[in-house]
Amino acid sequence: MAKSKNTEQKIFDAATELFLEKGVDRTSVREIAAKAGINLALMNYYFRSKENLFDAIFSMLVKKNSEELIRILDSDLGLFEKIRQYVHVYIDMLSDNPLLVSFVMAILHRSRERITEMKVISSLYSTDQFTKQILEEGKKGNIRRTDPTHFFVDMLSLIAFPFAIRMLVMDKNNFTQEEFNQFIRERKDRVPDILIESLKPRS
Amino acid sequence: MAKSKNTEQKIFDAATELFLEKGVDRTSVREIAAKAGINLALMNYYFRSKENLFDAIFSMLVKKNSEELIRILDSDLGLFEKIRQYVHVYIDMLSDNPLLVSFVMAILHRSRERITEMKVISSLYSTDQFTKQILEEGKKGNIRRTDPTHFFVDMLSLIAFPFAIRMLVMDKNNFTQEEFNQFIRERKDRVPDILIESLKPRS
DNA sequence: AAATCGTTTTAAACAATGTTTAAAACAGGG
DNA sequence: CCCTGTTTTAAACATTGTTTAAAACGATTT
Repeated sequence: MAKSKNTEQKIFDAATELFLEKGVDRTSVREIAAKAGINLALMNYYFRSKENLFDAIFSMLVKKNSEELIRILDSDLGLFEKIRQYVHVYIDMLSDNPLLVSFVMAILHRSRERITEMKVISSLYSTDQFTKQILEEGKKGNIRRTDPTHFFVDMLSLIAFPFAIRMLVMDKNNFTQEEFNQFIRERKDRVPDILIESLKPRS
Repeated sequence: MAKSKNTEQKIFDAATELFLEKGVDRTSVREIAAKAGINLALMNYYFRSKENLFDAIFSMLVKKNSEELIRILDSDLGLFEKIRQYVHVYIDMLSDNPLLVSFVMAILHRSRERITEMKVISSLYSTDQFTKQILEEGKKGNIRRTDPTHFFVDMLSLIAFPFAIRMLVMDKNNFTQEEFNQFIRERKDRVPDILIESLKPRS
């Protein structure tokens, strides 16, 4: 067990860098091996497959980023403030990690096959506390009675989809990268406003 | 030029069927050739590459489906009614063509490379008339003053993203396929409600 | 110190992919 | 009937992820 941890780490690091830089599909295992300075077969020796290697890296990335989101959902903040914070932090997170967006896209793209990774993403959304909160506030009449699943899907959609169609938005509006960033920043207030408005009791 | 149109069509049809059935990435050109009953090289003779073949098929599919959407956006319906119809038709379209969803996912996934297909999608959104309408209604005070780009992105997000995360939603809520379909159906009224609510002047 | 045993590394090959080549088959017009 | 351009074919190519079987290594036992 001399250099074992060492090589495994070298593969992991090289792959992470390349995956993030060029995307999973456009990175070959030979490239990874070259960058890590190791033999090709070692990749399959330590990780059973490229897919497996991706899983490991992805899990690591998600875990690193998801803690704060989960903490917010489980906190005892008021519903509206919770929504504001969640959206804010989530959009910041996706802004800071473009790679994360493209990873998730890759997974969603083949969602039927990528069940393992799907579970990892799924673990990001422990919505029990949040669900309860929505139901209770609805019962109390503080907000409109709302299906928590629908609401959560609405929230995720408004947060994440704009990143997925970034190229489309930029092309359509002749945005520079910086203008797109600004566009996204504006959504940090806009999205919570829409969501909260949809919860307010009818006038 | 004897059987030329014939073979080209045979390739096109076989590929369409396979792409829709198993997805683009999981369909090999040899499979297409076999199904079409033609020689492997003919695929590259008529279409320059697999990518190109995909483009041709995708453009065809989009054109077939997008007419109605464009017609609605350009119509002189009232804003709220226009939103309702657009969302309704769009969600129906995505429900009826799961393949279309997975195609778009594939394209968005590699949006940096797939510029051709991006343009095809982009052509789907001739929002000039719709943009003008939002600005005018805002000026008149009938609705809140709203950035049309943001609003259109909101609308697309709420319509399309749930399809992208279908597996996640099903897994999280233990939905059957039919229950998911029902969930989507519910959104045909829900999504316009949210959007319209977000436009209504503050109370 | 030498031998043994499990772990790590290596070079080579494998099967499957998309793509290209160079020649053959074909069709129609001079 | 031959010539010319189009269509088709079989074979090969380069690149992918993965596997194999042997070599190198390291520590433990004899």
